[in-house]
Amino acid sequence: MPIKKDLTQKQKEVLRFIYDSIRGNNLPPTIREIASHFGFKSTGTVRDYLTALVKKGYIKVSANKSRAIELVKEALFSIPIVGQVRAGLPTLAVEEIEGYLNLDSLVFSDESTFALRVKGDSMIEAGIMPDDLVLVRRQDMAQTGEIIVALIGEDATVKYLKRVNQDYFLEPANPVYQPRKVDGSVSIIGKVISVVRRF
Amino acid sequence: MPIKKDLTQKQKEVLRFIYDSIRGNNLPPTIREIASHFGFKSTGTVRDYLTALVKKGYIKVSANKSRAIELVKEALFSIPIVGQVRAGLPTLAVEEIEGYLNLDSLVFSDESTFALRVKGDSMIEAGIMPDDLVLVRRQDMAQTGEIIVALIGEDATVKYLKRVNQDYFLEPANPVYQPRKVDGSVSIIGKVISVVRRF
DNA sequence: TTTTATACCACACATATGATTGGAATGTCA
DNA sequence: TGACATTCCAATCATATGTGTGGTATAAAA
Repeated sequence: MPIKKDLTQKQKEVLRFIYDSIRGNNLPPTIREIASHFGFKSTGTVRDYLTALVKKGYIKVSANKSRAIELVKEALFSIPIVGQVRAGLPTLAVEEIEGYLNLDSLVFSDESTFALRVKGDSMIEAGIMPDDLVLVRRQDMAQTGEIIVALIGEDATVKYLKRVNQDYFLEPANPVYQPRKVDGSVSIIGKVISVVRRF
Repeated sequence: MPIKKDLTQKQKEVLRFIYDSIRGNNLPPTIREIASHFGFKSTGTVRDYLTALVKKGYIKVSANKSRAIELVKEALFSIPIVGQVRAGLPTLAVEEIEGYLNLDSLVFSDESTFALRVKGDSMIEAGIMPDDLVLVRRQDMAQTGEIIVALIGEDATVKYLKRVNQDYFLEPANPVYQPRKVDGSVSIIGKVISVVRRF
């Protein structure tokens, strides 16, 4: 889910390594650690990459400080908060990203996880209120009884998945609304793994 | 859960600085950065602190790597999840800590913030379900309309704070329960700033 | 009393690490 | 074509940084 597309493939790999290093080791890499990971034989090569990444706005580096590589703001790998979901999934359009939720280790932010802001009160009896954020792990299958995110046409909806005989239904947690049968126009895009609300 | 030995006041300050450095700068400090922050004139002094913190289980350090100070999970500054709250607040007894919620930058986990597991359904219409975690910022005052955590005798309870004329009430979000007037037996211990639920 | 932990210092050493300079090959774009 | 970005290399330099040795002083614990 790249935000900006102006990185080369190799630059992406370097950025990814920096990201993994920070998330995995709790420590940004040194220039030589980057070099040895990619088999570069010169630190100058790494410097070229770092200056490119700085110039393109993905990282910041501080002079004369070891490991002083910082991921910039809403960089590549934080979880995007999407205000609405369109049929284009799993490719999230940039305009739909509402902000970024930095959950760090709460969620293992692999690229298949995102957060969705809930609209409407159809899940209110499940404790999911309008404007809550639901954390969604992208998957196209789900168990009955799980809370899922489904796409109906271009609209994303959060519902229980229920099975009756051979048929599946999207069931709201609000008696005001009716269940809807899962047919060809409905696709499951993920499972709700967490709810976060902030006051 | 491993029992950790007590830290001296100065050791706490050093640990706190390491923590702030990681959270604030996204980078653990070097030995000399620690030294200069505290005015230590020898790196040996810092090494003494680090070895003490390692031995007591608060940090890990890797040999021959710069800035390789790692906070051990469930360390001092993660947010404790308390299963119940007793009158002893704001000193949380260790036995009451149910686990640790690592929220990193979601919440600025100063020492006045903790998480409380909700029991009961008295706030169900506010979308706070049994077993949810509420993040609580410790404070003894609150505005009317805010969701607060109050202590009634030895029991912690999550309720709306409402004002009617001169009186304050703890008001549940569930018609099954009755509001309760705030009197001398009730003390406000914090304000709910977030709700987190995991499936 | 002896031992251990705490809390500092001075000084030196080895190396980890970030700059820097200069070059080369390749491809893109105006 | 020429300017420029990308992607590598070699080699060197300066210093940032972790480590080690050996102290002093105080207080608590065994």
